[in-house]
Amino acid sequence: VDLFRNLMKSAFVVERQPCMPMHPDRPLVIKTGVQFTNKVRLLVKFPELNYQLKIKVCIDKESGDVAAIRGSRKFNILGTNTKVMNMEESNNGSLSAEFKHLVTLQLATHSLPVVVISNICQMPNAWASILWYNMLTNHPKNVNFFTKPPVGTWDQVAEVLSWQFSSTTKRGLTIEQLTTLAEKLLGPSVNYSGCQITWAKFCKENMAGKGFSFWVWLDNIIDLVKKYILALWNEGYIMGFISKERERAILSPKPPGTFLLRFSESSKEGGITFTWVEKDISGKTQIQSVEPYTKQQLNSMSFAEIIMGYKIMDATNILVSPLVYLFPEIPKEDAFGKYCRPEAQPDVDFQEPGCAIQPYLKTKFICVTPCPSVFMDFPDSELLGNGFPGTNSGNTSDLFPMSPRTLDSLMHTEVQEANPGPLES
Amino acid sequence: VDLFRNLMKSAFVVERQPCMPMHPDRPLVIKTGVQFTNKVRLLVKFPELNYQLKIKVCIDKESGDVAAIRGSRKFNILGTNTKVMNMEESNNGSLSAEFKHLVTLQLATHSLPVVVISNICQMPNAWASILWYNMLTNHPKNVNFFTKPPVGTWDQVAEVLSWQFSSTTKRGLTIEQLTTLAEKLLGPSVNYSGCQITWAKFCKENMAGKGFSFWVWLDNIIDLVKKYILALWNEGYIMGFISKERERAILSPKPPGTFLLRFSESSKEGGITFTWVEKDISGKTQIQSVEPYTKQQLNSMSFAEIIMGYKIMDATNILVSPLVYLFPEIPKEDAFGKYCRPEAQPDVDFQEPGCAIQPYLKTKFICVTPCPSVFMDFPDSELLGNGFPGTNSGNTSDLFPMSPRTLDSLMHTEVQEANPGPLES
DNA sequence: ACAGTTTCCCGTAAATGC
DNA sequence: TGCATTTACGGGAAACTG
Repeated sequence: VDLFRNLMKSAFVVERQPCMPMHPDRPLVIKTGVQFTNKVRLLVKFPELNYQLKIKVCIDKESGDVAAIRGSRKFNILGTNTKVMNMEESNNGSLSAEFKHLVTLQLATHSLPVVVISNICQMPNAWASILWYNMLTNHPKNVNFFTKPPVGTWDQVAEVLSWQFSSTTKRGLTIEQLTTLAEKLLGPSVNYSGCQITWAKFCKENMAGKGFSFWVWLDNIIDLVKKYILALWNEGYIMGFISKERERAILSPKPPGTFLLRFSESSKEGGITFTWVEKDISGKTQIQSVEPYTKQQLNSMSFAEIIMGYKIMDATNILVSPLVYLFPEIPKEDAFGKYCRPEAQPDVDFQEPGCAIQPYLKTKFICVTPCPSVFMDFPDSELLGNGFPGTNSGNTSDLFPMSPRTLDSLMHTEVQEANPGPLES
Repeated sequence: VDLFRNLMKSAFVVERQPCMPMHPDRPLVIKTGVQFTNKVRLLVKFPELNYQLKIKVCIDKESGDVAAIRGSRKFNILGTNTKVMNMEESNNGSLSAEFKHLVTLQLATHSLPVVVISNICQMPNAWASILWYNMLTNHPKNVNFFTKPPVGTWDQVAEVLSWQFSSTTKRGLTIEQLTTLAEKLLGPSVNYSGCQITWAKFCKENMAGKGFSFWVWLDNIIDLVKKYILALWNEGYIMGFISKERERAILSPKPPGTFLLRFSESSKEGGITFTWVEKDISGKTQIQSVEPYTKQQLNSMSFAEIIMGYKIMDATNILVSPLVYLFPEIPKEDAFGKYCRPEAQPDVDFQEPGCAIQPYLKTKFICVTPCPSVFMDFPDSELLGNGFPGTNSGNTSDLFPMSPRTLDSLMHTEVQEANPGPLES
């Protein structure tokens, strides 16, 4: 028996395949009440043992250690916990031996660490744990890792962060984007290589002046990218991580109407905004951003359509678009036009002149800013004549002169797009 | 023992209270996997029996009958199925008797029929069954009711339909609304009283030319009302059920800008639209509706805000609102203004002239129709100069003259609301 | 093939635990 | 008391089933 046991131990190679999980992008995170599959494979084939090897599944086998940790919890696998391994029969006329009661073998294989969550809202933190663990240790089951988690270097963290994008989209993070993230974690510096980042800084502590950690903020942006703006991200249209100072520096020398896309730094839930250059009445260069769009808003309208349709609505209900060129100089139609649904055409068939019943008029939502900054003399939006009551603050005026921009746009009989000032072709 | 049993039977009154369900508006519908409570109450108090009466719960007790029905299913109650009744102790010095082993009593109480569903999407049909059953029988457990469901009269159905609104909102259905619904079920007629409606007509068969039944259509509208436009419904602002012919008849004599709110007849999911009067270039009265708004769209913007902000966008990017008076003659601001969130004011604090960092510009969605019907000569929306590529149909022109309406609205230096033609004060 | 029915499970909200 | 964690369940989608 001992001879046989040794034979088996040296002959078999056990390979545990990564579990086919609930969340394909986030294996190793298991949610209570949700099914997952896991596969154990023998790399050596013994036809004689077909249907003779029984696998028994259990969770937290070594919970003697785990139980010592405060607040640890016992999990159970529902359903049957044993299966017989079935190899494909190979009917070559080999000798066969039948084992009725096979000797129990202790063949072990280890997964990377697994995190159990009870609600999907715990996924960001669970995944952060997986990342930090695998970034800093090869130990297969160091249950005490997070009782005193080691620090990582910026170089390690940067690689992991970029991989979060490159593994689920067609594009990782550029040096510029990573430098912006480094500054968020470590403050201003010229070289972040070798700088140390603690687990607390990465995932536990809230960022200065914010109600959420660095990782929660970033992971919500990853989610935003994957679910709402994947195509634009893959195209490289989203600069995304750029400080407001650098944004100003690169936009200021550009012609008015040049804009870039940037993630919100203040929103926990993941937001995206655009920032553009314009010239105000006095000819001074202004940098403007809109309040970031959230997932909620992007549900009803794609970001490409928002960009294409965004208008500033002046006092006389005239719309002009301040967005012309995606930085550095891509006409916005070239970049975003192909991601906009073509507009529904009016149903001309029914519009017979003599027909009494009109068809439904098609509508669309557009995103507008009622109060352009060039009217800073009149910051009260009630002046805009949008007809909305209830926002009256008392100092309204019924007389409102046309702005230079409005007059300018009225000069265009060629109405492709009413642009502010200097950019008409 | 028999004497005691008889005493008990005559002394106790068992009252089954309606179950406190998963869906408060829809009791008697039970969903698998979801908890519910049910209460059995004794109307006569015997302090001596306190904590002596044991209740045993079961489902489908008489499943001998049920099992005979094709496709019937067995359900189980999870968790404990027995409870001891506890009455509040009354410590008046009464005589007491202790019964160690109480005689089993067959005290029965019946609920109205119960429908079990496995997904909430089955709720509309489940509730329809409850309604039809209770409308037409008092039998507490006629398991075969739906093998040959009896017909109802329009009078019965009308009462039930109105009750669906009055029991969950502050307003039932008017005679006019009910007449519109009768016409959908029974076709045109002058008097629907006494007309017969089959269960199939009510809930099983699709309506003519539609992919859904009468009840599914109506129940989605009830859901729309409750979740999205409850306040407007309670105010009586929603005419809702009105035929397009009658709509035309009542709107035509009204001044341009008069509008009413009507449910979509073509959308399964529940939709609402507005219809208004306007005069076209030739002075002819036109009746216009927008494509109905769905729950999806109302998620991002309330219907009141859509109504207040709705604009027609002409070729020169000028916006005008065709909606002025809610039928018969309520100014729209009076009706809907109070249901619009006040607009966020620009964050003036940060707008110091010397400050380099501008605040975010506030944005809002507005709902527009790019191609007004008065421009029927130019049905191609590409002509609108909205700058959207990709909808080019080949016959575009770069020259587009200003419309009379546009010129008219430009004349208003008093810009409260640019209205079409005859209604400015 | 297909329509009625059930299962699966995310994501919001509420409840519970610590 | 406040935060962390779990439970509850609607609703969209996929899977199942007769």
